[in-house]
Amino acid sequence: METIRRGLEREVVGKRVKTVQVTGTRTIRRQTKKVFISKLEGAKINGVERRGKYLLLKLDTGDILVIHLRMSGQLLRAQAKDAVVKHTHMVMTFTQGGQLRFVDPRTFGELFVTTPEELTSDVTELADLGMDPVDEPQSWVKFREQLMRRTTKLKPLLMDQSFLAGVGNIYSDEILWEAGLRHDRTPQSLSTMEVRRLYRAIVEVLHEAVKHRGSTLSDEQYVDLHGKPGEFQLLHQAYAREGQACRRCRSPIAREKVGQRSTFYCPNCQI
DNA sequence: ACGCCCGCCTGTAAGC
DNA sequence: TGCTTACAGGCGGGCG
Repeated sequence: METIRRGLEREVVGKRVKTVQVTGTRTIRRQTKKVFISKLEGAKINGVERRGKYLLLKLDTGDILVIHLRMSGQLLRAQAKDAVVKHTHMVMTFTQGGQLRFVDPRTFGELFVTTPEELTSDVTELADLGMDPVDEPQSWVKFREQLMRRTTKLKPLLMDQSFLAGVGNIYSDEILWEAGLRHDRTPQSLSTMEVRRLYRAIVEVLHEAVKHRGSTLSDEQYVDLHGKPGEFQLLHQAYAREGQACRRCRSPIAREKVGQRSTFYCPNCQI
């Protein structure tokens, strides 16, 4: 999401929306298409913010265009003459020319326009978002404090947006590998050194992931604004490496279901 | 209040 | 080959 936010900053900030086309019924579901379109057409995009996995496009009308890609959503920069691919649900055309398109095969993603005042009541998740290590790394003392207040096992905790903003299934596994910790450890079982390793792993893994423009898996669902895949998957140590040698201890990486999510870890050196 | 688990969808790959 | 099944990066809501 951070890679896409940076792309939007370059590509759409400063542009004015000329027309908006919405097709399909699920992508715009909090308001009518008509209201959605009328709040966008004529507005200028003044800035792009990311909060966790949400993108917020600030409009010069004072409104905010909220975008969440969920599992399969893509935002793509396009020209009007470009072929419209299947599952394109929204096309925004700018007065300066060029388009921003929203493509989403599984239709879990959504877009809506709201106001700064209503934002957190519309998206309660945003009202209680945890620390964002990409945005501003928190102090280690505060991290330890918040960690010790939780009783959830490490993997679901890392994926809990109210604890850590922006981390999902891939990066929770990568962070735990980096920290040398098992997914089912509890915060209370960690030594001071282990807490410090976890903290460092969170900051490092996310920093590296952003530096390499995110992780694109074999299904190629995540791509940047230009349809270009990320490169962090080449540096994955655990995720999708089942059976392959751990790069730290050469043991085969294991795969397990944890809370319906595929979880990859080294059974030897993650303790 | 919390943790767990399902449902939302379509596409793809594995398995028979 | 063709059909069926499992699974996929996230979240909200209903359940116990």
